[in-house]
Amino acid sequence: MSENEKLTEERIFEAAEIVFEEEGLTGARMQTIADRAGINKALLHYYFRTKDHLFEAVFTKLAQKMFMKFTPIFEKDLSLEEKIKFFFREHITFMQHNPKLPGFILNEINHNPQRIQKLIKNIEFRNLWLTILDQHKDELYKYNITEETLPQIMTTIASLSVFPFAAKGILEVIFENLGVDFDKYIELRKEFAADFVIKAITK
Amino acid sequence: MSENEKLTEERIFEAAEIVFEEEGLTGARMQTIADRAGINKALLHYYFRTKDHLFEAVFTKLAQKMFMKFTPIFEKDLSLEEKIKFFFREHITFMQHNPKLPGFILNEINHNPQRIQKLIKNIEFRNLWLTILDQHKDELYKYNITEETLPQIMTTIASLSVFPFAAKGILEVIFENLGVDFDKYIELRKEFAADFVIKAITK
DNA sequence: CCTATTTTTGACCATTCGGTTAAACTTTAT
DNA sequence: ATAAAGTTTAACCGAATGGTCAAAAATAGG
Repeated sequence: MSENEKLTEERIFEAAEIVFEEEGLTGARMQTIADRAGINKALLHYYFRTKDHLFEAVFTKLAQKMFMKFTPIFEKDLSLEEKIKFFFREHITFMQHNPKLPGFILNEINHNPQRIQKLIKNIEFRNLWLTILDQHKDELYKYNITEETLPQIMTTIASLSVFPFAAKGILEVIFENLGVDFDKYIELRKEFAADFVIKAITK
Repeated sequence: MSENEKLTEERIFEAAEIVFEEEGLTGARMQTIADRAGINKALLHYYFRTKDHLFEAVFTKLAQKMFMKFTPIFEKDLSLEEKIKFFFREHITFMQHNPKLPGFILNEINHNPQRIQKLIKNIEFRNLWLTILDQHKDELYKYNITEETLPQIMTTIASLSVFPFAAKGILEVIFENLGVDFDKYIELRKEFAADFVIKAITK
């Protein structure tokens, strides 16, 4: 039954997403995934031949979820400031629902950079780059942003939204010491980060 | 011979640092560490009883190297702006020599937050916190920084310096696409990040 | 030089882990 | 109803892995 098959494959995939995200490629166990999906371990290998196949599938989906979803924001027809505000709001909200995703992706790429190579080429950062340079020519000039500082600003924007989640484990411990609530901090960050960047780039 | 013993234990430890930093706790193999140290695997267990013992020792040392070394900067007798400039210069230079350290630490803490708990309590972030609040009372007022936004600013500073290294794997691939050189980008970042922060917090 | 102690090794062990196989069970089509 | 095809399982396999052990080699002390 194709309905049932879809269900089983989907159950496996969802279980794999959770386990890989939590334990990483090397830490994850096929048995754990099978248990979580409520099936026999052999069935894992029936649907996804090897651990690497399964991981590849999961990783590709999660990475696309992370990258593909948010690069289009910068291609919209908005002012630079509006894009920045929009990005932080959407991106941080997304990570509130997927808090372990950033750490997982960063870690796996660091451990195996060539795996992502094709995937990232697909995302066409070059186009995004050119779009920004073209679409905001006058704004960039107004903000005194050169082609040399643009990478700095782009990575800065990424930093501000991703880092709190990539460092969630530490921050929660430190914050506890200071009486700061992580969730409130994150909620506040959506606006703070946008204002911070805009303030910094405004002459 | 205590001289020789020191040498062997040190060789093991250094090998372990490299392997753990590169492969993570779950990815690292005792055999790999033994090979790298040029000794028998049994000798590993003679000096450090279990993999967890060895990892604990390595992790504690590396984490202290990362945290302990730079929190004192904020206790020095400098203006806030000077501290910010000083921090970025020192911290980024340190990570240029230990580029894999940030990713390693973030990842291991996320995978096992309670391991770091005691370690982080030792660093006394609370003191650092109070020192800043006290020492820069007038400057904070001048910059319009409240007790609510201070966590945002502190984590922002950490973000800007740590993230490029935690995300090194991705950035190198993206940069290659754009004709940007990672090392030059990092060198530039020392000043850029400091200026960026100062610009953002200045009224 | 001889003995006691410490360091180092090779061989080995138990368990875990990714993966396979053959058979049972289900579904589909005729 | 029945055969063919697809799905699921229990049992099993070989390699890898963390860890142990007893004996050998090196070192230190008298």
